[in-house]
This record gives sequence, C-alpha cells and structure tokens, in this order.
Amino acid sequence: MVTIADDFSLEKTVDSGQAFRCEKLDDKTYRFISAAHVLEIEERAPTQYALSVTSDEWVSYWADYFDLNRQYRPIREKAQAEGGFLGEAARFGAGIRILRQDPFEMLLTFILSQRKNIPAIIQSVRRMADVYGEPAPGAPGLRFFPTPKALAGVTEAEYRALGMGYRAPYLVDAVSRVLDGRLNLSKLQDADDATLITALMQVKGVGIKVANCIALYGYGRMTAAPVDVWIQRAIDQYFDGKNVFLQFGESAGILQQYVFYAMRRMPREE
DNA sequence: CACCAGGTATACG
DNA sequence: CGTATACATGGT
Repeated sequence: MVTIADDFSLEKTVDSGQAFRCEKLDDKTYRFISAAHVLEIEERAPTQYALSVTSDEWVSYWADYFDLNRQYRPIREKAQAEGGFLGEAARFGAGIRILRQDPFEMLLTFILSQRKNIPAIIQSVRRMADVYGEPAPGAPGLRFFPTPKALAGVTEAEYRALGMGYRAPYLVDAVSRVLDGRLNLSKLQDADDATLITALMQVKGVGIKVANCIALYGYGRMTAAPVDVWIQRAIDQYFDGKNVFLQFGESAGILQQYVFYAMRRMPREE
C-alpha cells in the first residue's frame, strides 16, 4: 500500500492520450505496461493505493513513471487562479500525471500515432507487442513492447503486413538508427531540449510534434508542449491564435496535457 | 459512405 | 523560405 497525496487520477491519466499500454480493469483498478514492467494498482481509499509490485519496484520504477517527485497541485492551482480556458482545463484535468515512459517505446509509438485516432493507435501498439514483444512473466497474454534488438531485421513489408501502413519505412529507419548508434537514446538524457528535439527529428517520420511527444513522455521534458490538431484547435478557439504553452517553462507540458484532455473530454459550447 | 484521425515528407512557388 | 498534397488504415 502506498499513499499518494498530490493530484493523482488513474482514470484521467489512462484516458489522457499519452500512453497506449494502460487499461482500466475495473472501477478502481488499472494496469500499466511500460518497457519490461507491469503494474496493477487499485485505489482503496482516497490517496491510498494497493500495488501488485514490491516496494522496491515501486520506488525504483513506478514512482518516477508517475512523476511523483513533482508537485502538480501548485501548478494546477496557479493555472486555475488565472482563469480562462486554461484555468477551466486545469480544473477539469486535475489528477492527470505526465507519465515518464520508455524513450524507444515512445519513439515508435508516436511514429505510429500520426494520422490515427487513439483507439487505432492502441491497436497498432498492441499488435507490435503481440508479434514482436516478450511475454510478461506472471501476466498471461501480456507482452512487453518490443526492444530494438527484437525488431532488428524486421522489414518494411512485415510492418505493412501488420497494418502499419505508410509508417512502415519510418519504423525501419528508427530501429536502424537506434541499433547502429546514430540515435543514442540514453545519451540524449543529458542533452538540452533543442539538441534532443533536433536529434529525434533526424529519424524519418519524426517531425516537430512527434519529437515533442517523445521529449515530454519519454524524457520527462516538461518544457515540451506538442501541438497536434486538438491543441491547435484550442489555440485557435481560446488563445487568440497564439501558442501560450511555451511561456510556462517547466509547467508547459503539464498544462498542455490538461488542455488536450479538456478539448477531448470537457463538455463545452462549440 | 464520406470524413477524419495526437503529422510528415516532398514538391512546388 | 512558406504552403499544398499524398499518404495506409481504421474509427465514427
């Protein structure tokens, strides 16, 4: 059992479009798969959560995954206090965490994501895991997202046969660059934001939006605020055509996520 | 059955 | 430089 006192909603986080390998199992229980880790977590009471993993595994992996060393409440309350659509979105999205996921998994997942709706992305990622991923020990039927090695030698034709469409050559290029070291995902942990984004965009199929998603969800760069169709719509409708997120520095990615969630889920006129 | 989906590469001007 | 268009496949 762990206590989580900060803003923390499993429901909203799972439904916030940043991770595609997490699932609501029942009213209070959720399952997350990330790299070679599986977690089931159940809300037993407000702030009280039961875990399927050891305390060590929680501390060494999942606490960082849920970004629990950062306080979201002050960020969210400050946004609410400023009002406007950003404030409403922050109130509505309270509890969303920015998940710190595996960089390689984010690279391929967000290459796959382009021009797909979220259910289709989930399906594509599951297919990748089902065909090329290792089975998760103790979790019948579940497979981890494939490693670079597991995808070595997979051809464009094979990706197309999996339903990956025109993204197939992008996947081949991404895997190839990671395997031969042209793209060193670990080393980029230490890079500044601009260097990271530029390095990621060398991969075919990785443009500015996907690069920002990888930076935010794979590297925990809260300065990154990916602009997709939903965020662009918010900018057009509520922010006078200006990208307001960039000015928020270390809170930009979090506020972006509130707005993304609000655009998709918050009842509003127009 | 149209239309769109957490975009990007490429070809233009 | 900025803008238009094709792109594979599945959801709504």
